[in-house]
Amino acid sequence: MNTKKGGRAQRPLVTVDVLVFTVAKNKSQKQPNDLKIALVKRAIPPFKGKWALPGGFVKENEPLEDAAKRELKEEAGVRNVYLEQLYTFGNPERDPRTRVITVAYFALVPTDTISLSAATDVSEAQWFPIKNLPELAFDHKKIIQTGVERLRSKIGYSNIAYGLLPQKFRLSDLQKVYEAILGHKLDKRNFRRKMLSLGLLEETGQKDKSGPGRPALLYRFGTKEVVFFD
Amino acid sequence: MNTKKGGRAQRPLVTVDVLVFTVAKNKSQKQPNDLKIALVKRAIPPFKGKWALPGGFVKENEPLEDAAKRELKEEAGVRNVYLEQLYTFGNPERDPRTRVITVAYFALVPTDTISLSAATDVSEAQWFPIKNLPELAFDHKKIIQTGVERLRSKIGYSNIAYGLLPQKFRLSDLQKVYEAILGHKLDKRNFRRKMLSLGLLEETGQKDKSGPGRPALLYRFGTKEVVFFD
DNA sequence: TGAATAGTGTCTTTCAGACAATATGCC
DNA sequence: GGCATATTGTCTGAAAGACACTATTCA
Repeated sequence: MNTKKGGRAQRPLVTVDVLVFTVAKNKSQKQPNDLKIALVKRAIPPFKGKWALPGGFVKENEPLEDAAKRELKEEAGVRNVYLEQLYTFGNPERDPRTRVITVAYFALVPTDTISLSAATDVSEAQWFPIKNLPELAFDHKKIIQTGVERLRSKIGYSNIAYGLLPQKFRLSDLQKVYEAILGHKLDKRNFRRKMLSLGLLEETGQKDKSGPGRPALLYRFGTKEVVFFD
Repeated sequence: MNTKKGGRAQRPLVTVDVLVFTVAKNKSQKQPNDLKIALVKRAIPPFKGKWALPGGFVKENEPLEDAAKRELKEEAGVRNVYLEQLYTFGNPERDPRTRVITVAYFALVPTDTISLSAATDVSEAQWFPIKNLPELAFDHKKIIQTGVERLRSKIGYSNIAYGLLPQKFRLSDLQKVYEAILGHKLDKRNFRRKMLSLGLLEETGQKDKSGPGRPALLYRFGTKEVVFFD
């Protein structure tokens, strides 16, 4: 940062947009779980009636990450979830009204989190499967693409999947999260061998007897710090 | 992005800062090559006399990446080099004067590129080894840390090393680049086996006879698109 | 022929990928 | 016993890591 050149100091608008991901359980259907993202319906122009990422302006003296956390709470009703900065989108034409630079964050919320509509103060908020997105406002389609790529990549060499699961979970739940994000099936034995060998999981000693069939051992992540492996 | 909430629309200053990395040849000394970064000496307050990343304000209607390219040309005298967005730093206290959000980019320039002092219009610009940085203005130390981490990580699973080498180079040059970035020695045989097995290198058919000892075959990268492996 | 750098092969271990049968709990 | 899900082991091929000697050029 340097004040001695670059012409007039422009003051663009700066927003944060948050990609809130979850993996839905789809209890009712027999279908595999889906990676979903939370979107809100725009009540005003431009793009009135189109769906968009939850987001808003960064306030004076507000750190960027705090702004993202505020949007998460206000628009998705969640807090204390995994959050990381994704990318900054600043194309001058991305908002038809004026120059708006947006810092995109992505968040992971567990499946068992309270439902969107109940928790948010936004008129309409809804989960959409990544594979079936509605028409989106601004450049939000591209932002979501970027976020999905980051998530797909990062789940392969880190433990951030903890952000998508409840405290205690079955190994089959963990596998379903991976399959939903990667978009393909995984071999059960190889998956379990790999996950257990990483040393990031702890047995809780408890069993889950809620479903049919043999009860599964419940595991937890030993740490909620982000750990990279490979 | 959402205009219906978030209080007054603040208009912070937005800058780009560029981390220009190179690996210096250090021909004279027997020492291993160093990863270096280009810094400029600040001529005005705040932090007058301290070293800082080259950077400047984003102009009206200027895409962020164009702003980074402009700074690269103006302050480091290079163009057509590898450039990627790194991270956005927006802590309200990072500039003592006013709210300034900076989008950091990092660039890789080949060792044989024209020297900084000759090419730049900045009063003082200089290469500093990452291991021996001067006192830095603003939060630039943290920004550089973030950039070095990204570079260390990314060189392990991509071909971006092409950005640090001339068109034709010896495999030992490539190895030195890896060693400088990773900060430790690599086994020559394993390194060459791995690099050649990736299929990203082509023989030029030429040999380098400039140094002492047996002449080395010269290679080039088959593509300058970013390729990920592993 | 000595100095300097380039170039090469094998062994071992680890990890990924393919693959199917047995165990447990509930009705 | 039948159903549904959980849990477990082996083989094979690929890649990583450790390790040392020969080849080429020039002074």
